[in-house]
Amino acid sequence: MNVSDLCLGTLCLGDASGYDIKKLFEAAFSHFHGASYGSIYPSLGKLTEQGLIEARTEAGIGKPDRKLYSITEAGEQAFYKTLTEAEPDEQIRSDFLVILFFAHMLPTDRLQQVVERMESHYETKLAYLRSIVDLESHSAGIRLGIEIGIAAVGARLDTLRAHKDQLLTHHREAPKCDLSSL
Amino acid sequence: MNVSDLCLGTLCLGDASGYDIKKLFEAAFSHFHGASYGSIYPSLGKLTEQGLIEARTEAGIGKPDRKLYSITEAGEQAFYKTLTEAEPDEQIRSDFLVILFFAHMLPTDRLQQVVERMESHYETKLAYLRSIVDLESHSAGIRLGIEIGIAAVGARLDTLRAHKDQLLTHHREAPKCDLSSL
DNA sequence: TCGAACATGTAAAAGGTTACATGATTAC
DNA sequence: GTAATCATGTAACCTTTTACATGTTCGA
Repeated sequence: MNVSDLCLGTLCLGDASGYDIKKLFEAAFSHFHGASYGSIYPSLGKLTEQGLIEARTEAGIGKPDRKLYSITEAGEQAFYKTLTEAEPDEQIRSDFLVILFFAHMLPTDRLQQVVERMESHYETKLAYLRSIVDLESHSAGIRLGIEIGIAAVGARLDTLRAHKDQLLTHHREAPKCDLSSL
Repeated sequence: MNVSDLCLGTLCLGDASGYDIKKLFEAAFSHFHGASYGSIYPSLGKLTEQGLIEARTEAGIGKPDRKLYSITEAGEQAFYKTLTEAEPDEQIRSDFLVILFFAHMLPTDRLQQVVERMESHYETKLAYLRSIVDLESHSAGIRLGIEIGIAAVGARLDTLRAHKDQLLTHHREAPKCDLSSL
């Protein structure tokens, strides 16, 4: 699954412009997939070439003109195929956990900064997910996705808070590689 | 943070070959970062060029010869810099949640298959993390990283299990786009 | 008039995966 | 002899990010 697939999926939900798709990505997918304009616009171009979507220009009323994309029948078929044939997997890339892994090499100040930054990152994410989970418009699948997100972020945050002080106290006392003098 | 940084970090823990590093990635980092030989070997080449690591060939006793890499002082410095200057963030890319998002487009059989595959995926991950969390050799940071992983995967699994049956029952009854006939 | 939001794109570079290519050694 | 594990690497391809480039419309 890539940005192209996600664009196709988004257009299965209704017509949209590249700009709309970016907003929807942020609002709906951001907790499990990212995408920038630099990947969305080229994807829309390729999908149009492939006949999976169609574009028309809509005059903007009090706004710039925009290109509205619609999915074609071939596009719906293609997305259905992706959805049924994709092997569901999950990847996490966490710089935070990398830094934590090498915590023994860091000064305590930096470790504290990292832990606190991550705490507030999780708090923000959690608050956002909680704010959207109860919208009536969600299908059961979408709601479950958000609930899984809430549970996972909440668990991370709880674990971090539960061990934070002990980690920092121990860290202050423990001997470590003094790399700052290099 | 990229594979190159992770290689550098790994070599801060001790000398290793490309093959060793791949094994360590699987054992220690796999729950928050991936890496294949196709990215590890080129990284080691570039790091050597940059003088951040050094290679020597070790004769294999009952095994093929291997290239053992050691970190240099410049390499330690560079990794320390990365560690102190990197902004900790976290990205998730979950095909599973994408499929769940579009669950209404799928036949119930497929949805059930996806949910069950994900359940067993989480179970495997959880069992693995639980098997390594109590090793004495872990530093406090490494252990906290594993505990955060356990908490997050456990929470995902619990939420999935709690809602699974309801999701599938509702799904069977709900009207959906019949795309299979396209 | 100036900033914010709306709106669309391109190009270079980075980063990574997959498949390919090769070969040693051990245990069955 | 053959499968598994150890071991190193390359090349083509894919995807995505970042930075750039441009322009509209509205409200303060």
